[in-house]
Amino acid sequence: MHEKERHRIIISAVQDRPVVTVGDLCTLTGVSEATIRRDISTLHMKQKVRRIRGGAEAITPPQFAGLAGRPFVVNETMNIAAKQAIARAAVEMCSEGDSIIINGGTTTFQMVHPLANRRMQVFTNSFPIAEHLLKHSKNTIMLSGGAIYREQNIILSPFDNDVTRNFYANRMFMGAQGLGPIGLMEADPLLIQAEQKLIGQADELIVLVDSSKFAQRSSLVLCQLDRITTVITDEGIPDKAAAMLEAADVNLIVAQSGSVQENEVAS
Amino acid sequence: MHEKERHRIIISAVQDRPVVTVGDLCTLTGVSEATIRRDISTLHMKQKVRRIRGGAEAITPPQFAGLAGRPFVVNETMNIAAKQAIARAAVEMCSEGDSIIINGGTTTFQMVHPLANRRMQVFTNSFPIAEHLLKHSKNTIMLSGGAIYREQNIILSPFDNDVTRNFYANRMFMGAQGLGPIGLMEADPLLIQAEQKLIGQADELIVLVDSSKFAQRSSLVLCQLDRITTVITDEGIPDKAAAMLEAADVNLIVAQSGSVQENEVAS
DNA sequence: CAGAATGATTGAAAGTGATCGAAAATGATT
DNA sequence: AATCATTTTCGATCACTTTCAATCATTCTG
Repeated sequence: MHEKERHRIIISAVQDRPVVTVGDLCTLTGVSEATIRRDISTLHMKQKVRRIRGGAEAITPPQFAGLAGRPFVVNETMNIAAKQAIARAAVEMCSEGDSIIINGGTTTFQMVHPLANRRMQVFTNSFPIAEHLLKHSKNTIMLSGGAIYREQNIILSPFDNDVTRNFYANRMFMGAQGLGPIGLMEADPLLIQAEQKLIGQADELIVLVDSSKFAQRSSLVLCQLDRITTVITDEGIPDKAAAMLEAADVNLIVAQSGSVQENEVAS
Repeated sequence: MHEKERHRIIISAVQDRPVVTVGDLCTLTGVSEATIRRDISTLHMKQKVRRIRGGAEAITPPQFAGLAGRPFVVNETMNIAAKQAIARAAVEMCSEGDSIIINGGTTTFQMVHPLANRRMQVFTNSFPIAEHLLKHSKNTIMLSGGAIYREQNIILSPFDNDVTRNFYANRMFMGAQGLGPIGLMEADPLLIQAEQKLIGQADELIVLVDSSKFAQRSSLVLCQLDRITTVITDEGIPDKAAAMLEAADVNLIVAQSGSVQENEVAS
């Protein structure tokens, strides 16, 4: 990981949310706190980011009306470290040049950072993901057509005959509201619709869920377990859930989330 | 492996990835680090790559942050006042609730500002337009699907069966490279393709061109004059061009870009 | 054989990580 | 509300690693 590379990561990270902590950037880049502080210092000199206690913030004032979708923003503050670790593991599954599909969501959005150095073909129905990758990476971006739903932050077409059908990928990555023995669950009918369109357009279906999702239940079942190729989650996954996945013949990847200070959750 | 060959490899390598390390280039070329450093040095002298600690990076600005598309940005600085006046006139043609199509371009992009306080249905193939309207307006945004072309800043699908065919609007707004007796002209084949897909999806075709475009000629003719419903331009339009439009039965709107104008007072 | 290019070596320079005391923020007590 | 103690973060320093530049020996080419 080189200096310039870290700088790019830092700059792109502060644009996703109002502030990033030094610790966040450590896990994101894999370097020590001292180095991150030095980086923030130099970027502060270059007026690229603003240095604040505990981390850095975007140079643009809090007129952060952007990202069009409050629920997205509030959700994003939860379990950031775990989500980032999961997203990193997801990107590590891919090689340069791969074609992937990323379904919109707060967990999958975290994939944009590790994807910044890649050159892949990314198809997504998420406007923020497309926007970020367009501005901060050299990946080829393909977007599904349709109306932009502000609350869910996805693009969805009411028709079946859109480009989605013409795009096929190695892997599809998606989040979910819950994951239980019944299958993959989602709360929003709109999201169900969006995900239904994408499922089946890839060889493998990779589900990104932080461990809290194994306790969640929702009314809408998106698909059954056997439809899932791999689940990526964090260390907090209950043994019971792991056994359930094992029984359903689903690969399980547990992402190690580096320095996390949430020890109370496990016990 | 000859010097020139290595140089070619190095140059192409830095364009793929943000940074390449000396070690990367060693394995890529099979020569020693010393040689790679010498190569980077000479290429740095020739302004072909930028030398950084640990390797090299592309000569293009340190961070390709921003509107993701250089040509877009440089174009945007020209004739701003005229373009804004034209764009304002274009938006004034529309009523609340109208459905419109906006084809991507620097002139049509200016429509986003007057559109900010509207509530309309906007279909566009331009990522920047969608982004801006999404963040700064309450219009309903619909986007065409496909790959995002960074240079042209448009989204284009190679397939004919995308949502574009399912969207029909009152008016379609588009810019052009040139406008002459032969018809509407464009320079970029990709833009032609994008525009071809949208033309025919609206009752009226409104062309936004600043007056300099009447002098421009391009190799590719998009459509003939009689296909155009209305042309909006600025005061600089030559009499000859006005007569030409008159003869072709095209409505002509001349937007007043000066400080004195009748419509400005009302708003 | 001459000239140039390449590879290896080595001391210098720069970057990185860890440690420790100082400064700041947080919260608890009076 | 003010003060004190605890925790967190910061800045500086030092040791260690990586990278650089200069030099010299070797190889390749004509």
